[in-house]
This record gives sequence, C-alpha cells and structure tokens, in this order.
Amino acid sequence: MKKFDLASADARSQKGQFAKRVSILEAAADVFCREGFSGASIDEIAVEAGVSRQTIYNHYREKETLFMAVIQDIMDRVNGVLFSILATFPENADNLEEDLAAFAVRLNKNCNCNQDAKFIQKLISTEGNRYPHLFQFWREQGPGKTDRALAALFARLAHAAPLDIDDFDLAARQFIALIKADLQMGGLFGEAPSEAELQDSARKAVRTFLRAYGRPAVQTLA
Amino acid sequence: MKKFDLASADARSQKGQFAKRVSILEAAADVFCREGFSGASIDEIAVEAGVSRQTIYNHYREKETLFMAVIQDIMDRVNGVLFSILATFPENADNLEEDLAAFAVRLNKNCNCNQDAKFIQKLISTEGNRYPHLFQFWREQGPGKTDRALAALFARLAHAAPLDIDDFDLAARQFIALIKADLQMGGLFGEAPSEAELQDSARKAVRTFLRAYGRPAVQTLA
DNA sequence: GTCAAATTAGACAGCATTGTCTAAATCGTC
DNA sequence: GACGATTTAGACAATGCTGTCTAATTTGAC
Repeated sequence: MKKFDLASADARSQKGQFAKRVSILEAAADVFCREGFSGASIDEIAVEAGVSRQTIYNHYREKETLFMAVIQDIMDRVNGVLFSILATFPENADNLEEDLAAFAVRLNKNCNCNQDAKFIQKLISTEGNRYPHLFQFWREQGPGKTDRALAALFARLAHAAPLDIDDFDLAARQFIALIKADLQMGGLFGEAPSEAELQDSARKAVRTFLRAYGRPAVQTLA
Repeated sequence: MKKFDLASADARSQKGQFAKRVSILEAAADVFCREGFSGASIDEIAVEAGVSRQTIYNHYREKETLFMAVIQDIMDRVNGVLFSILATFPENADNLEEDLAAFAVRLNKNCNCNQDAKFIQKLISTEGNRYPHLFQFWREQGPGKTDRALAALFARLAHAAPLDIDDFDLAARQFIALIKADLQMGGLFGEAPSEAELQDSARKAVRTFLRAYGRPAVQTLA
C-alpha cells in the first residue's frame, strides 16, 4: 500500500508516457488487490495513479486488458526475483543450518511476504476461475517450476552435504511447507512479520528439516 | 458447486421458510465464493436458490447482512467438523505412523479440501480486509484454536509415544504445514485430490514428521 | 374452505460503473 | 516559440445493481 503510494507519487512527478504506464499499473495492482476485479473501479485507479480516466483507456483498451497487463507485469517481476533467489541456494555443507536458514529467510521475505507475491496469491484465489489459462501458466511457471528447481538444488546439495533424501521433489515441497508454516496464519492481510520473526521461524523450520533429512554429521576423525 | 446445486434442489422441493433460508444460504455461499462480494448479485443468488429476490430481502435485510449470515453459518459448520476431528487424534503409540496418517487424511479431507473450508479460505483472502472483526474472530476460533488444541494433543501423545518434542506449538504448526504440503499447489481451484493421493501424501508427511520428532523406537527388550 | 402469513413477479428510483466522445490544456521536441 | 502528440476534465448513453413498493398468488394451519 504505502509502497504503491510512494511509487505512484514518484511516477506522478515524473514525465513521459512510460512513467504513466508504470503509475497506472501500480495503482491498478493496488486497487484490484484491495477490491477484486469487479469491485475495482477505473475511476478509483485513475485517482490513485494521479492520471485521468481517459488516459487509462488510451493505454489499455478496457478494464480486462488492464487487469491482464497488471497480472502479467507482476508475474514477470515475481518470477524474476524468485529465480534470482533460487540461485543463492547453498552449495556445500560448511554451514548447512545457517545457510539454509538464510536462504529460507530470503525466500520468505521476497516470495511470500512480498507485496507482489501477496498480490498474485490473492488474485489467484479470487480470479483464478475466471482466467484459467493465465493462472495455468502461473502455476506451471511459478510454484511448479520452483518445486522442481528446488528439488534439483537439493539433489546437488546432497552430494556435498550429509543429507539422506530419497525423494527430492517431496523434500523440496516439504521444505517450502515448513518454512511457510509460521507465516500461514498471518496470511494475506495480517501484519508483516518482523525480521527477527522471519529469522527465528526459518531457523526452526530448517532445524526440523535437517532432523528429518540430515544424516548424523560425520565426526571429525582426527 | 454440484453439492450446492443438489442441496438447493432439495430445498426448492421442500416446503417451509426454514428450507428457503437454507436454500438461500447455500446459493449465496456458492455465488459469493465464485464472484466475490461485489461481483455477486442478489438476482443471481435468487435464481440459484430457486427463490424470488424479494424473499431474500425479507429474510436478510440487505446484501451485507446476507453475507455475514453466510460466513457465520459456514464458520460454525467448519469449526464443528474441525473439533470433531481433533477428537480423533491418536492417544497411544501402538500404530503411530498409521494412526497419525489416518488423522492427517481426515483433517485434510474435511478441513482443507472441503467445500466449506475452501469457501472460508477464499473469502478470508478476498473480504478479510473489509470485515476485520469477523475474520479476527475466525482467526482466533479457527486456525488459532486448532494450533493450540493440536499442540495439547501432541503433548498428551508424547507421554505415550516415543516423541522428542520440546516445543509442542511449533510441532503442531509444522505437522499441519507438512500434511498440507502437497495440497498447496492444487490450491483453491484445482481439481480435488483423489483418495489415494490423500493417503499417500499424508503418509509421506507423517513419515517426515516422525523422522524429525520421533525418538528411535524402544526395542522390545525381551 | 378460510384466513393470515409468506412468497412471487414486476415495476421502479437511485446510484455506480463502463466505455465513448469532444474540446481544451499541456507536454516534448525541434 | 511552434507544432504534433498526449493528456485532461467533463458530459454522455448504456447497462447493471441495490433496495423498495405493490398487487397478485401461494402456502400452512385451523
């Protein structure tokens, strides 16, 4: 919310049609997310974007086009962030618990407690039935790909770390489930968790994960 | 969807204002869930309930009253089912994995893949911000209470079973997270999982849970 | 069968919204 | 400063929705 306001204030003061497009997309995301597709009015979006209604109709032919554009825009952004974070998955066992917990914090912060991520999650549940093809795509490109990618990363890690995993896909899904366990309740509209809570929650999740999947560490023999 | 249709068909053929109230509540639930609060029209609800629009206004003064009644109705039902299932939590360690998995299946089937449960989850995310007090209530009476109740049940079980749990609340949250791990993606609008999938998923979740929290079973000494 | 209560269909006002149109104002660029 | 493109404010028709009203019909109980 505040993020969008600030951003659109920026855009409002900037020049050029590009800035207006951005401003509209952000305001639209905000309003669609608050009110749902039918509840959102173009006028409201226009006001929040600091733009006239007609401008919106100039850029996006109709309400549905705008909606699609918003979804597409945010999906791209979320996916980009997601895969940049997957790239930081630990590769060795030097500080396994530490590294996995830090990774979990990054994942939660940027892909679960994120404004964009909340938006997608919410819109999936509200308008998912209305636009099956769009969300089919999201399902395959987003969570679907995440699970498989994470499974591969665990497989790689298992070479370097004392992990006893026989089903990497399952382990990946369970890892994700565990690190989200404490965030579920706050859900989509609660207050965002603090940094400390994120750290603590991730640490506990990883600890449980490693108790289930970690082989007893090889004791230093010498 | 089909469930509601059948139910309202029943109600339509029955007599009495009670049957009409039920029929209206069910149709309203269906339409609110499909369309959201603003997207749902009273006319649509009336048609689906097999009832005239005016009758709806007779029973529930306005749209918002009807909405509240629907939520309240479903919340009661969901909570009832939920606590009846919590009552079936295993008490001893005779068949721990088996019993926990069966419990997980019951929980998933009746509290996660349920029509009512989906409804509440969806409405929480769409209208949660609009009616904070209502959903504050849900949050405390629903998931909040579930977590604590389940924590107590694990504490009781730990007396009889070889479980190494130091934070029962955490374990309860993680148990719930794990048994939902495979259902997350299908999410709110995908096809319902088959019985076999439910069994399999629950079994794997419980296995991981017990690998994390189960002490190595005491070998029969004699 | 009678009578009161509940239900129905339909008309209706009031309002919000979408999307179009136009004429004026503003912007970016040269 | 001039000119073409963009933006703006506002009016506008069409539509759909809520909630009220009424008059006719059906239902349930006696």
